[in-house]
Amino acid sequence: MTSSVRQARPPQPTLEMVADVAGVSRATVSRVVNGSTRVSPEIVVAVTAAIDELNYVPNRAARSLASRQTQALALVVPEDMTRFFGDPYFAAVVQGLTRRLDQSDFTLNLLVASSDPRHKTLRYLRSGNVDGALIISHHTGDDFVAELETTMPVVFGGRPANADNLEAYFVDVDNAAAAELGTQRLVDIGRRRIGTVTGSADMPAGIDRLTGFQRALERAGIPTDAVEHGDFTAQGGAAATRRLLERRPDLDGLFVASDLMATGALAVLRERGRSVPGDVAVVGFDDSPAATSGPVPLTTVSQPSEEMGFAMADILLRRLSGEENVPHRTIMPTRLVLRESA
Amino acid sequence: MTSSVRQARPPQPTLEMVADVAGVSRATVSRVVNGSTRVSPEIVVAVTAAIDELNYVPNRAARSLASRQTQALALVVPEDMTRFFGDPYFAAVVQGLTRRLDQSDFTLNLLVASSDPRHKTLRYLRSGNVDGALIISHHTGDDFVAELETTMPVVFGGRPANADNLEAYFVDVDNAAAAELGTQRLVDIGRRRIGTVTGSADMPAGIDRLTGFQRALERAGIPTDAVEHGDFTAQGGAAATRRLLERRPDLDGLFVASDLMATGALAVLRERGRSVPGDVAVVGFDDSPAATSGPVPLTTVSQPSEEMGFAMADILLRRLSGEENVPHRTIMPTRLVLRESA
DNA sequence: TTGTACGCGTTATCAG
DNA sequence: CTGATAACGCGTACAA
Repeated sequence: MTSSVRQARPPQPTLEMVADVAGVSRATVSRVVNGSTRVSPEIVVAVTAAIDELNYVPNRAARSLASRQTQALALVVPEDMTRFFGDPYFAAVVQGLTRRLDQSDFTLNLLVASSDPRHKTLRYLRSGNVDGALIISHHTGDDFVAELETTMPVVFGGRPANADNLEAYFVDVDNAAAAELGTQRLVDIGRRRIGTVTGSADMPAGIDRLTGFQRALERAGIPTDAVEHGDFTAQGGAAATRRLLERRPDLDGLFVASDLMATGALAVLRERGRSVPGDVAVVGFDDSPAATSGPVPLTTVSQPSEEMGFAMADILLRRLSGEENVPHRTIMPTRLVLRESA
Repeated sequence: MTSSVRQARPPQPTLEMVADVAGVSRATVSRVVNGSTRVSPEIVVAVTAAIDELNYVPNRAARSLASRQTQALALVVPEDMTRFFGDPYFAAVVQGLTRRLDQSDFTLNLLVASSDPRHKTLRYLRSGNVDGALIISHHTGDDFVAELETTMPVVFGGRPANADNLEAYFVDVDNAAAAELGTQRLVDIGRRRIGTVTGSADMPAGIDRLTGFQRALERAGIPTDAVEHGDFTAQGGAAATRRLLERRPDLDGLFVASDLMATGALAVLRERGRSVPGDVAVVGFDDSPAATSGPVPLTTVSQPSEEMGFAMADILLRRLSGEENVPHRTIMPTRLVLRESA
């Protein structure tokens, strides 16, 4: 007889088994499990004892099927694994998410979308695995989210890329204003040949930070053409910085749209023999651990990434609980953190 | 009337609806959905058309309830978020896992255990959410996994900490031999005042690598007392290196039990004005991106982290499919990668 | 307050 | 090859 691995395992106790042990009906056990007040104290005690004795844990599939809820959320990241793990920004957001979720009964399912093909992700989400979705790092091309929104409540981290999406819920900072603030610092300390390494051109955060950069320079009457595109990775930041130095050997100020990219920029400046901030002053963005991990602590525009994660989860949970008037857009404050690079 | 958010959404199509449209029974639709061969071609076509028309996706909860399988695995990481995201080693393992899982219908649920209290994790696991679990970064104190193993198939990344656990399935390298190899390099290039920054003392990987270090030095007749404990973080590596330099100002060789810790060590050596490899030769462990991200490329003991993730998933999947004779221990090869630091 | 009974969407076992 | 029909474990009106 070839007994399968599965069959060899002891069966999990069920509601019914608990009911038998406690000498009540399934319905009553269900009530105490779900904390209904309408049950007599003695019975609560008896049932609780039975639950402990059998080491009972409710079966999620059954509960989900009956209640039409899963008590689970998905975090969708349309990036490859490497970028997700490589940028401390994501770590902070996830930390915030879990901090909020830990106060609830919800669990988090991580879907790094490029690892499984898009449609597999979508399939998973549409199979009723989760009650709602959190989406971060949204690119212009990621229109699969549009379909998602018709299926379940969604909250974005960062304004979604679809311009027409007025109904969307999202948590963000004013990226343009924040970038303007960071760039202004370079102007304020007397730099006049200022360039920027942008974020991804297909992401609102990348686009808006460039806009802010331009606004600051225009106001100061400085040319805004020293622009090279990065992709929010350290390598991308390094490559963009090289191109920039090629075109503008006299660069004396640099605004980089993320701290991670700034670490790449710093490495290139060092290898080219430019001192920071002596020859080139550098301002980053995020205030992530990457800002202080390198040889020269980064002056940077701080955004509350961890709080933003918390807020995202909070908003989704509130929508799920049926709360009305949940705000569509939540804009968090930013500030300039002065360290040594500018 | 206060209609809840949920009710406002269009209901997902069900097997039954598909059956109606296709003019067949639920059972038949179920068969084509699950790829049964015992269905006539015409009917397959009709049903497939109906599925597309309704945009049908099977409900996981129902399927799981009926089949007693979830098609989902859990990756349990008994660490805090920061360490998980901070070490490229984990990224590589996850990458390997997902690469294997993408070939299957299984999905991955990430559980970073310290974010939700242990028992919440265990509850989740025991609620029948997953068919099996993958556990990495297992510490001596994490005995909750013992209970897990009685509930479902488990595969460890790295030999589990419980010495008595002979039944366990795991994927690992020969950490002692690998560390010996790395330390031997320092001996081979003529270093004689060699120290080490160890990994966590409550993890087999940390302990075994220290053993290997000691073996190499004993064979060479070199004292083995220049040992400081790290915790597999960059900060921990830096702190341990400081303590080591304090005690052994004449240090000329350093074996660090992970590349991430080595980046911390390198930073301290630089700040202390010691050149690498001139004054102090350094050998790391992992061959993760951290090895090449710093100013001086690290000579390191390479372990196939990504392949190990792949193997973990593969073994678990094979056990789940009922395959007999799946090997309990899978030991992957390591090799020394020579770069500039030693 | 407690129990009965039905339904949730699928799979799987039988007949036919 | 196809179709009833009984589970799967739980929530919840409804009745008692």
